[in-house]
Amino acid sequence: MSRASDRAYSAIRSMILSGELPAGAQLGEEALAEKCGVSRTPVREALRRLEADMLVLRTDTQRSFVADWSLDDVADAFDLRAKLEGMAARRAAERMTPKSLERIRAANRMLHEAISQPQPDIEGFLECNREFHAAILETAGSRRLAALLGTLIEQPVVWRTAHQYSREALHRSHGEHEELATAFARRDGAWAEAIMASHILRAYHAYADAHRGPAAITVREAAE
Amino acid sequence: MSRASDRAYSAIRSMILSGELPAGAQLGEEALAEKCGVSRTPVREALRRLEADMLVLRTDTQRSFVADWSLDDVADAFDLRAKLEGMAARRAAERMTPKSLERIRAANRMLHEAISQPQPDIEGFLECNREFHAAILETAGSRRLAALLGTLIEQPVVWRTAHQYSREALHRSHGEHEELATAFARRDGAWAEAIMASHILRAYHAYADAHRGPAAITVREAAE
DNA sequence: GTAGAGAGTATTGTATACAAAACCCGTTGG
DNA sequence: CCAACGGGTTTTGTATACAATACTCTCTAC
Repeated sequence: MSRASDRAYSAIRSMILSGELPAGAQLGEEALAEKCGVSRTPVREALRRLEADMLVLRTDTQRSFVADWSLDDVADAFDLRAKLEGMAARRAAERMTPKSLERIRAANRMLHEAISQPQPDIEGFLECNREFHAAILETAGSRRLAALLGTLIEQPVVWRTAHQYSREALHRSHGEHEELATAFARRDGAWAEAIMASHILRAYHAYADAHRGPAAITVREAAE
Repeated sequence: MSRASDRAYSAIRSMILSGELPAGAQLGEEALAEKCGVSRTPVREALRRLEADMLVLRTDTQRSFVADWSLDDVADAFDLRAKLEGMAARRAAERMTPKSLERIRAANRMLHEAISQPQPDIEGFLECNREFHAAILETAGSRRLAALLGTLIEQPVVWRTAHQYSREALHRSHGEHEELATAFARRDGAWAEAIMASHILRAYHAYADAHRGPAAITVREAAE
């Protein structure tokens, strides 16, 4: 993190995630360089990385812009994430060790603490949630799967909606994590995969409900 | 493709795919720059892209090496590719248009021509195969899925084993493609997904059979 | 004989200058 | 009114110099 290009990457990324750089904004290399206090060289490198993350879009003439996320794009990303994290959960269940299981359970215990306080600690929740999923991904033991998921996990979307979660939603997450831990303990890959997929897709619908008109919600509820 | 960094990317990539740069070889920026006839700047950019493709590995101290592929890594990659191309096939089936279907069928007709000659045209086969899968991916209409698959499709592995395919194996590929086209015509997403997954996994086993001792083959066959 | 220190070498990281390409905008001709 | 054309401006691409870091190999101390 001490390299200038890493600083530029983090700085630009958090400007995008926080909304300081809104969707569609042009990302001039010179301007960013000045903002980050580095030269254009590391900024260029950071932009390429962000492009790979799909947070930045480049036109056919090499201009960079903050990517905008339509509801379809978000649905897409969650759909993929559900499939891939499902695969990770299955693999993790098949490869589970006592040590990994304990790490996963410890993360969820800390998560429970964070959300059980009078005023839920959302940052703590996010951190524990990240650690929980990271532990699973590591246990899955596929560098390639980890790389693919890397571009899907920290989306602007999740970032900004976590703070709207109700206490009930936070506790439901905790409960699903507990169920996952049980599936892991039993080494039941199919179960773990199914729980994980539903866990991710529930998060998607929480997002979608908050970001589209109530009409769609009605349709969805009617279909259930 | 006229930009120096693109030339460097292609040049280095094909040196890796062809085996001219063997697995584990160190990739010094200066040496590559000289080989490609450009300066270090575009070479650096190319290396970062190849790193994202997982063709190049970097140590914790920023040295780059040609990634080596264990059989497990390859199995991993094919497994992921089967899942993701399966998803693409399902989505494509759901979104199929007459125009897309015709493009897909045309690609497979050309593929059939290429392999039906007295001396099968392997390069032609590869090109038609690429176009066939590209057409499906485009019809699937998910930029993100396309991006994820991008890092999985052109592996050193596939590249170097296609030339060993028997005439029968080539025709089996053509037949599976035909079956896919039928599933697309019926808009049967589940069928398309299943065919595609088995199509990819068959290719994996063709590779694995060629690259490990015959003992494993016996085990595999005994299990069938 | 081995571990550690240190000088010297090789390699990567960053800044900057200049070249090339794209963009903006006013103009002109149909 | 619109499309095509230039010229000035902005933005990106590449080369290069220098700084910082990592590596190598020898020498020394134990």
